[in-house]
Amino acid sequence: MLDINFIRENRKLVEKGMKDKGESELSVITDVLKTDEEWRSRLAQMEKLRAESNAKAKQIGQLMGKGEKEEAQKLIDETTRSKEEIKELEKGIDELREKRDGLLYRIPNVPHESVPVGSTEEENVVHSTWGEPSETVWLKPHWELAEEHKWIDFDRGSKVAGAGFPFYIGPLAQLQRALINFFIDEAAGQGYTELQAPYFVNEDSARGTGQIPDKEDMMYTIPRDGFFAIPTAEVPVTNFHRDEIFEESDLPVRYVAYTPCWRREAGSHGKDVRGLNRLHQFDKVELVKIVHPSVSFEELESLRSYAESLLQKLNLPCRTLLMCTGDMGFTQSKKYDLEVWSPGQKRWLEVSSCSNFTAFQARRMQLRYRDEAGKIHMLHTLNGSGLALPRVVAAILETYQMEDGNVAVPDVLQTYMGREIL
RNA sequence: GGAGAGGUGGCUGAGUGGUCGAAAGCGCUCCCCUGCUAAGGGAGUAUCCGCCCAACGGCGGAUCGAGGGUUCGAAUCCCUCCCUCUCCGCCA
Repeated sequence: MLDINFIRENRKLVEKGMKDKGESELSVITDVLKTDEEWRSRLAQMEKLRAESNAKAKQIGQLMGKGEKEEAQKLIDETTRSKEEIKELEKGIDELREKRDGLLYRIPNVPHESVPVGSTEEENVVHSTWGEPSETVWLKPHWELAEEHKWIDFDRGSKVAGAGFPFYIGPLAQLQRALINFFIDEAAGQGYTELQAPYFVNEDSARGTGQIPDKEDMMYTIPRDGFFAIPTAEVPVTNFHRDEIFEESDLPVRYVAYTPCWRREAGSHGKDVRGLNRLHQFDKVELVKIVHPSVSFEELESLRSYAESLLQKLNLPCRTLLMCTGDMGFTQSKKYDLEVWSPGQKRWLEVSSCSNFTAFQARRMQLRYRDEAGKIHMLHTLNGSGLALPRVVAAILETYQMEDGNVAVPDVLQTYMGREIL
């Protein structure tokens, strides 16, 4: 969420941000400011009454201590009267604050000035391209290869769980495990601390990273126990430090975590979601950074280039898009998408998304740091996939397939796999 | 799952209805004194919100796991929930 004082002082900027992100209900800004104003004035009123009543309670205590019961009784009679008044005010104030916060949750993060303004994915900007996307005609899509070799079993997955929950078999299961290890080892080499995180989170955590109230339909829930199945490791890992105050010298903090991810993906069907293109459960190695606000955009660039280096080491042609305002999420200030070339499908597949959330998540989570003067400020959070497995697997199968029907193992994975051919 | 104990500031830990946001110790910061196995003294040291201030800071409100209740007044009494620890049971 944004800071109410920031909105007060930067109303124009917030309005422009909403417009650029394609949010139409700009009246929410007027509403939130008005509600806040009212809350403020009633709060002042109530606090004044409280201060008076506290002072009297103190006096009563002193009088009782001295045994002056009659004097005390006089004051007790006075306080009893203002009690109801305070209670009434309090109730109204709580409601106003809840209303204001509810409105605040509906205002998206402000896009960074370097983000191109646009409303559709057509307006995303290609930031860079690496390698030669192959147009070779005979290359098969990964689902055909997987079927021929019996590497993935979608049907049994459907029987056991449902559509979008495949089994990976033999060499392909091994390939995934190799990729996970490769990704984590690479990140650890870059100074990221490895974290194993819970796969279910509670409501506070889902709110902390912005899945609630914005995107709750994306998550599987376990209502009986109040859990949400994580749609990404971003949720548990970013919430790891929720409600904490860092010393400036402890920054930055970087984590890498492998987890499965569950997404309901309601309404996704058709050929774009064939094979491994879109699943309800998939594996992902996630990177999370908690940084000083002054360096968060530099940290985004290093996060992006690190994620790119993974695809390059796997020798997979890829490109990076800078997302335009309209194609960016509610919570991001700036976002890059990494896409890998799928030569069997002749299309780009998103395998990573690297974002700077500035203080948007930190404010929800009360994730802060203390500066040298002892003042407390919000931190900035970032995250990026490094990387999401299924589409990388798809790209590997398609890119490394040979004319005899076999698939080669990428060089960097050969030590993990112990062989050169799948 | 059963029984018991407990959750207080960065940490340890006192506090069972009143002048307590909270003793004491540790840690940390600053200052003073001293100057060779070192130590001593003093001051400060939670967070959130509102208002005032250029700023340092000041005033007020809230917070002793969370929420509700009793009371003029709650860390302290009552209720509900969460969490931790110990023992038993069960179990990968």
